[in-house]
Amino acid sequence: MSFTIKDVAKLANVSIATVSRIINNQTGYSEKTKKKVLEAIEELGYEPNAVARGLINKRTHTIGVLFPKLSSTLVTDLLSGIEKATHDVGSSVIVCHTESNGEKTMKYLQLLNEKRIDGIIFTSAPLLEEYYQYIKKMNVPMVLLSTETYAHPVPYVKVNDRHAAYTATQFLINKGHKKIGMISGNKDDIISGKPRIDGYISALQDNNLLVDEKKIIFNRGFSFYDGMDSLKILLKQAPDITAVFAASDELAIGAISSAYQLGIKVPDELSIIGYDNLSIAEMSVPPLTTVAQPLTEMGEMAANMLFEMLDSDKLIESRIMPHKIVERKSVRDQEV
Amino acid sequence: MSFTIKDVAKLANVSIATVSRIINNQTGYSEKTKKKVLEAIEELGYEPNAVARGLINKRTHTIGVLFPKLSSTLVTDLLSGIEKATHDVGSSVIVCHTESNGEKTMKYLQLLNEKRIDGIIFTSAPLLEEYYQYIKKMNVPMVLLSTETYAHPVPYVKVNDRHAAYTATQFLINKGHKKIGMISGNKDDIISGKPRIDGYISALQDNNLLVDEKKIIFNRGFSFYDGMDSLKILLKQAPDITAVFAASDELAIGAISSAYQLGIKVPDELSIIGYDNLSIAEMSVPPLTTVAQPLTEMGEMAANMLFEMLDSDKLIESRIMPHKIVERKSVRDQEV
DNA sequence: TTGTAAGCGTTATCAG
DNA sequence: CTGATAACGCTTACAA
Repeated sequence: MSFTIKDVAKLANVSIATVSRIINNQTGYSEKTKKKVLEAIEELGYEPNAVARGLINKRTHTIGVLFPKLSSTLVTDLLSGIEKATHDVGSSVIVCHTESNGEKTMKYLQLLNEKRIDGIIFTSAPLLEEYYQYIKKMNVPMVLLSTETYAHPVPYVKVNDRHAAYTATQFLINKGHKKIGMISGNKDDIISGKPRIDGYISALQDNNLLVDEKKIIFNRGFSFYDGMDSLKILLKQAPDITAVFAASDELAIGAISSAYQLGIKVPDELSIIGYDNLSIAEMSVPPLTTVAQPLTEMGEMAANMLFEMLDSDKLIESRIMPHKIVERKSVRDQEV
Repeated sequence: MSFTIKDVAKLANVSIATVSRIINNQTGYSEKTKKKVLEAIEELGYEPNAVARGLINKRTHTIGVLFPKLSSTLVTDLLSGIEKATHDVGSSVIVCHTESNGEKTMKYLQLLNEKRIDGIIFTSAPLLEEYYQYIKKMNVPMVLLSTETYAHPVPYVKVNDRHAAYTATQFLINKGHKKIGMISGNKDDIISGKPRIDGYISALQDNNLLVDEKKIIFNRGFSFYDGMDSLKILLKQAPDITAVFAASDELAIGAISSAYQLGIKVPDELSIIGYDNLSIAEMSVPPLTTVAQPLTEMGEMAANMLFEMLDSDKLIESRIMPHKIVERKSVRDQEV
């Protein structure tokens, strides 16, 4: 039912080549024919077929974004930034939910390849060798978002997790806390697990505070439930702590919930600092003090980098985004 | 760098027609040539070009999903369901963030039209006449998700808002509450504003309880901040209430935050019930009792309906999804 | 069972 | 300034 460039050409009494020139803002036609053609386009309500264009131009103006999860506002914030930057340049984004599943991821990659998308943003998960090799073969640019790889020269945008964790811990120390526990993610997660633990430990050491294995809880993930369980265990192992650094906001809010159940007042009896600054951080009771990642900006940045690579295909530098403490009500001064 | 069907044909020493038949599982070739071709495909790592296929088949295996916001877990839950169902049939989803902006929406619709997507899911916002007309012209199926329209025969999937609100209010009444306030969304929002207010009022009336304008707060939206402000005003206007029904979880959690600031204990001094059952509901302190919408299932349902329409192009019925109360800790019995 | 060739809706390279 | 015409990578009659 859609009209084609042929219909326009016929109605305007010109060749399709001329119509093509006009809709692509090229040169080589008179004002008069331009007007004639534009009127024909208007009259028919013609809109060019991006599929046909994609076939010949080898550019689909579509990018693929891979997410391990589609469930927290971390994703929405990231996605929101990507979507904005992408739409601003007239492209669109296809979302792919991999569930951290290798097979699903490969299937998605194949789908994206068949669709001949222009580029890939790979978020929040380790870039396995298999993925890298496949994407390399696809021959499209890719940028890593909220993750990075040491094995290959792929540009990324993320905060420095180790540094951010250090900042969070130091913040607690500055408030007078000396016995500080940590609820961490997976210590085998080399991207966002280990570095945050390292940051915590470094801060302790730099302040001559004892590092105590009992004060660190290792989890599988970064979820609310992990946080709930963790606080209970932590309190059993190290009842004397006055503050805890949680490696994600969900973990932190889980801990707050646990504290509430246990009758422990936050921050009066226990201070808690989170990591991420999701929207839930300001909704919690008490509002969560946390180290903020500029998630939306990171998404925008990643998309913009991708488009830059697309246009110039020169190498591009990675970006370490700034983090900062957002102080709310879940941490209080600790008298010495 | 990608190989084409021609390369495969040449390597296998057959015509491209034969290759096409084989990769499309048609009939009309010997086992021997099939084997030969499959080997060639394997050797080259050939993957069909979906763009070229789309051009000729008039099917892009891509759908567009329009969201007014990309910021809450309501969206992620919906999206997650859509994504799953879509990927299960080998299609992909393009996300469009309209910001409830008419101009942006129209631009998106145009983009989707140029991309020749197969269908549209329109979520959580009123389907303006202008949108409807445009989509009608696009001549692709559409389904409404978490919204509906009275002006046109467009299938939708949503819960019955009025009924769900009634259920929530009745739940409060069953717990012994008689003075029940409501924090509502926009009363001019005919989809999810007005019906929830009506449901609340009906429940009151059916139980011979007084309906008092002062006990209802009208907001612009459904946000956390609206909820914070609302509770303060509500308490000023009607200090004797023992329970409140909030028209969204964010509203409810905003109210809980306000109560906390005001030194009012939830649920001991004030019971609060929400609406949506987002993931934040279980993370709040106290955990929020709320009426649940099966968001992920709704997303899946909408996508499946779309594909059904695509395959059969017969008319399809709308679905009223079931709601239910999820009882947690924010509502308590009220002694008479 | 197989191959040839005509499209699908564009863009781009030629001539004129 | 304008118009044929050959791609782009595929599917599908129609022949062989």
